[in-house]
Amino acid sequence: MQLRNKEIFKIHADHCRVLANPSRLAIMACLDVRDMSVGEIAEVIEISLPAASQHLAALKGKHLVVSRKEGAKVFYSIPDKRIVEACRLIRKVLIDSMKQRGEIAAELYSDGDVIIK
Amino acid sequence: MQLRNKEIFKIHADHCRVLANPSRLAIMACLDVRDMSVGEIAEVIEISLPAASQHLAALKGKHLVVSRKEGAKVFYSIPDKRIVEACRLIRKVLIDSMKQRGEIAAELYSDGDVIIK
DNA sequence: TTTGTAGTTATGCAATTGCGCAACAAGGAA
DNA sequence: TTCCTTGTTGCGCAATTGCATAACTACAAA
Repeated sequence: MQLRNKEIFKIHADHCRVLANPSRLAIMACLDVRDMSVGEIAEVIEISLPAASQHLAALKGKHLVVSRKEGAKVFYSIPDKRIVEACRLIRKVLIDSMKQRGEIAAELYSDGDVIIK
Repeated sequence: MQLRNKEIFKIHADHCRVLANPSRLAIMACLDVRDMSVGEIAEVIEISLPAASQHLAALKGKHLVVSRKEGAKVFYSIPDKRIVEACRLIRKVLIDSMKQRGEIAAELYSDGDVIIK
């Protein structure tokens, strides 16, 4: 047996690594709800403005988010929300798995969705 | 606006980080086809045996794979294949995105699937 | 113009990661 | 028992990451 298109795993891993950060996952969950400016994101997920800017730059570098200027503010949005679906599916799987092992209360996080209020 | 269940992003990122590696993504693609021993995996994706063992241990640590002994060999398998679906979806999205920007030939990788022969 | 708001970029540092290599462990065969 | 196959674990090192601080840019308001 031989494995082909090895290069795709490299590219895939690069994208995955960008997603493999709590702040950046939180940013994706926020932008799934609605477009936001950098300052707004920094405030909601409670990180510094430079940190938010850097995380957004990383996501933008992989085209997972896009930006537009509106006056003095820069708004970010998610061009292909299927990526959020994929994230939600992963959360769903890991939550199910944790439930099975009793590492998490069964009534919590029933569908892998994130609560933003 | 306030972001709740922050802890879930930490856990999610931990899982994502394990997946954010070309060899480990290749391993998941292999195990999606059929269960394999450590040596077999090392051969197919062309990494050293210790490397394969270490990658599998990382995946096992997050319960993304499970192992069973059969004689002298250790076989690994994927308990919840929805994680492979999520990986495939991410590949699909990033391939579409690369196509749109002309960074990849349109006729290639049309569905995000991986070719193992 | 000056001042303030919104974001980006540069620099440095502690912590983590991905191997390669060598040593070690567990079974099975002879 | 000894030998061989199959995996795992420990160690060391180069490379990467995340973040804080500070400096810089862009634009709007006054």
